[in-house]
Amino acid sequence: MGLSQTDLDKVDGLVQVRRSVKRGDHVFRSGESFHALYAVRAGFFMTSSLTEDGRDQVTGFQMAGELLGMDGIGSGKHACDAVALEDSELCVIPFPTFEELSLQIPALQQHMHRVMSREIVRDHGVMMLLGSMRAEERLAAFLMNLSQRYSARGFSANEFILRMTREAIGSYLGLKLETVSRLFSKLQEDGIITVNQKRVSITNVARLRSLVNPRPY
Amino acid sequence: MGLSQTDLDKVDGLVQVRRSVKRGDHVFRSGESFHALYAVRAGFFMTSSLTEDGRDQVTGFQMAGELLGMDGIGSGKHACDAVALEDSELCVIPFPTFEELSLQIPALQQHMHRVMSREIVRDHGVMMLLGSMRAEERLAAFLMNLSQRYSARGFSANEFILRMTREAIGSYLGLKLETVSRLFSKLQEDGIITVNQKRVSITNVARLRSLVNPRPY
DNA sequence: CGCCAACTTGATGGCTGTCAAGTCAGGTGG
DNA sequence: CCACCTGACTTGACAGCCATCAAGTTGGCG
Repeated sequence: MGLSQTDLDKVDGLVQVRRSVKRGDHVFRSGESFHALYAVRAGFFMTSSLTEDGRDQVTGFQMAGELLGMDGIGSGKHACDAVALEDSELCVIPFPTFEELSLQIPALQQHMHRVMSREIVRDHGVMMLLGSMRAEERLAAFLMNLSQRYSARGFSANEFILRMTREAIGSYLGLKLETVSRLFSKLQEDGIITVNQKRVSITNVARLRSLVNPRPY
Repeated sequence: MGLSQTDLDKVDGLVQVRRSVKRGDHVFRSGESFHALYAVRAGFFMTSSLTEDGRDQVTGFQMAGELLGMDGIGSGKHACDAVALEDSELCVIPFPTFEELSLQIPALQQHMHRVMSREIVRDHGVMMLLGSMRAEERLAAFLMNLSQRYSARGFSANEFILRMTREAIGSYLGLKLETVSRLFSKLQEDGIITVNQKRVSITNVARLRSLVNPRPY
């Protein structure tokens, strides 16, 4: 990011607190007061919001390098739950300290703006997925997205473990778990992926990609 | 926001450029390079994104006091189209200048973080709407939201003009325009609203509200 | 080894999309 | 001023996708 050594030291000081979480642990819960952002160092997380009547909606899955907790800045209270889907490690970023520091380091402020902006754009992508795609297309887009993100982190793009349940995938994609399960089976029958419980391999990336935008007109 | 007079003067300087737009005008288009944020002074706007295959998804409706363009910060290019739905007026906020200024004025930086955070939370609300509500519930939630926002701006909470078409509402809610039209008719038959083209009155707020979370279990 | 959560698969139904045929309102030009 | 035209909207008939309900099956963990 083009920081001076002094600035780097300051940022280092900011993120000194680490936190380990086990699978199933909550990082924070909806309604808790907001104090810090959390950078995922390693592992896999999921965020979800609850409606008043008890239904919940998975709003995202976070991997190494991604940020948790930005929902809490606006109101001072977290607006969703964040749960670890495997044993994971976080950097705790106390937010008041962070804000002070980013007054001194322009690049840090800019970085924060970009990260939040990208989160907004990502959310718009999900809205598009939920609003205008059919079930198979949604699942294909989801798998392509996971593949791309694993790949960017040095893992295999074509073979990975789904850390979340079918129900969580369904919630994220606006589908029921049975539908997700059926679609996995269908994609397997079609020779596009092989699925064995949580283990997925993409055997035909081109066809999977072609499912994502199926109606060129 | 608790700013000193000097700070207020600086912020005043920042937002000096105004821009009038007529109904149908674009504020910016997807792909254009990002230079400024736009604060809605008066009027009504809509943002939408296009998939590669031509379908588009309305991602939001913006009223006075709300901000357009935050999607562009992350990549330096706008990620959606912003269109005026009536003759409107904007403040242009050149973003580089804004970032410099918010290094000097802590309250300004904090404000920006809060605004972006709230946008993220709002988007999560839409994801919840799209992912877990049925059609009638979505429309009810949409009307309640509009009502609340009009009310907050000093307009009637129970009677307003829909600035957008049925198609735009449908796109936003993940429904087809025919479905939206049918639902308006149904809500009218049920005595909850009266609709006449773009004019809507809410005649039974309690019942409308009760449609939003219909399954207490 | 047994239990339980997660998952798969089948049968059925209903919500919402699709296609089609109008109706209405507002704007334009004669 | 009126006829016309066009985009927006409404309504009906029908179909299909996905939810729902139900009954297993599998795998992980104590």
